[in-house]
Amino acid sequence: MLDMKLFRDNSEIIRRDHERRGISQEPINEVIRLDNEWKNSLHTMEASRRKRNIAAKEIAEAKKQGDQEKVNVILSQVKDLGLEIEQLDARAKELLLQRDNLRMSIPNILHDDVPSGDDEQGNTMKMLSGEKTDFSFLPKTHNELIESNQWVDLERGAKVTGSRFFFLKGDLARMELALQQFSIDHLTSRGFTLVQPPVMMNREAYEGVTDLSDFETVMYGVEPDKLYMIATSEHPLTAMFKDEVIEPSKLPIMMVGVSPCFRREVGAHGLSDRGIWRVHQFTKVEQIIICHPDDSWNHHEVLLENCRSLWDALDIHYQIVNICTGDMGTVAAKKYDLEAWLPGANAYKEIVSCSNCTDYQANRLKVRYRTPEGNAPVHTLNSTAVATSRALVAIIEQNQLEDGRVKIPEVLRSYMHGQEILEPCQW
RNA sequence: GCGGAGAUCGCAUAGUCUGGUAUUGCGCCGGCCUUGAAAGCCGGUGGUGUAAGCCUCGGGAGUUCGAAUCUCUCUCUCCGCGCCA
Repeated sequence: MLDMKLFRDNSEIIRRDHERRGISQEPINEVIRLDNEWKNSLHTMEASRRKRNIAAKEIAEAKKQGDQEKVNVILSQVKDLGLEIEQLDARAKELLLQRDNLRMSIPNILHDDVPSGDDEQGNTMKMLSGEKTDFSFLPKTHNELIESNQWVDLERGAKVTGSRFFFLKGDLARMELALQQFSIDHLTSRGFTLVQPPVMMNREAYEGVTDLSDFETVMYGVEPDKLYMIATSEHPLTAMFKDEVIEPSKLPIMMVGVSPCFRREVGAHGLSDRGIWRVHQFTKVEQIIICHPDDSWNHHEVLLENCRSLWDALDIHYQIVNICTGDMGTVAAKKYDLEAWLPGANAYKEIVSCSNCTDYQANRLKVRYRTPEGNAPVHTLNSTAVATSRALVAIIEQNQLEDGRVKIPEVLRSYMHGQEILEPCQW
């Protein structure tokens, strides 16, 4: 959510941003209109409250002096004031609610470096790392590999839970844990603190970190407790500091979160989503930084560098893309994706997303830091380190052998007792 | 799940019985003093608003001219009991 001051004093900044995104400016006008109306109605109400406060003081004074007659006179004057305030207050609250519901739908201000474009076609390539493996055979897709090795059981997942849920088995399940452990070690050695968050959140905290429409399309709800399964550990780890004022000396807060992630994936279908590329539950190791606004663009590059070194260590060929205006969501001001080369699919596909959300989440959550001039919102950043299901896809496609088995990346071998090859599961 | 005690400004604390508009300490900021720092002393230090003002004692509702204070309700924390990986 954008700061209301931006609408009042510098609305041209928001307008210019909407122009770049190619979206209607009408909601901006409406927010400003509702704000003015709210301020007016607030003033009227405050005037009435002031009357009441003055009367209350006069009554207290008169009682102290034992002047019961004066008390009665004042009482008769303010008889209807209570009802009046109540009505004015209700009106003001309604206007404020309308204003902020609309304000929440207005996206963050994009960074100047964000390229223009209508959709993912407009994303620009920032860098390339590694090379495509030169296979002496026709590389298989990941779903062929997980099936022939019996590493993933989607059918029984569907039986027990539903489609796109799965059992992960044998050596691939062991490598999944190795991947988690390796990426956590990689980040804790760079100053990040490991945090395991709750995997369910209440509605109020969740509204602080996500787009409202996500409640319909992304998150699972848990009835009757009115909780939501987290779609990523970014959500609890950012909401963790809701309503808090953080001492500047405590910044930056750098966390590596690990948790299962749950996504409804409403509307996602198609051949390219077969296998475990797009599933309802996966584990993710995530980087989170909460920092001073002056530092966030540096930290954004640090997050990307951490991903690059991690995926370089795994010896995966990938490209980094700078996400364009049309492909950007509501909360990020700038976003990089890391796309791994999938030889089976013959395409680069997203395995990491690295965003600077600037003060957009902090405003809604009221996460601030102390300054001599008052409290100001912090900046929040997040980046995938490893989303295990997609990481497994990239690794097994790039490291597959002609016999269908898979070479284990060297950095993971020490986490698997020196094992070098993923063997098929026997059932 | 049952019983009891609690939640007050960044932190800690007084006020709650008996309704009259939030106390004090720490931390932080500024000033004095100092070669500099510390200590000491003085002032400031919740939100919003240009301001007057309005709001703020876990959330919501109620009683009242007026609620941190009384009533109801919800949430959370602590203690004891029960159950339990």
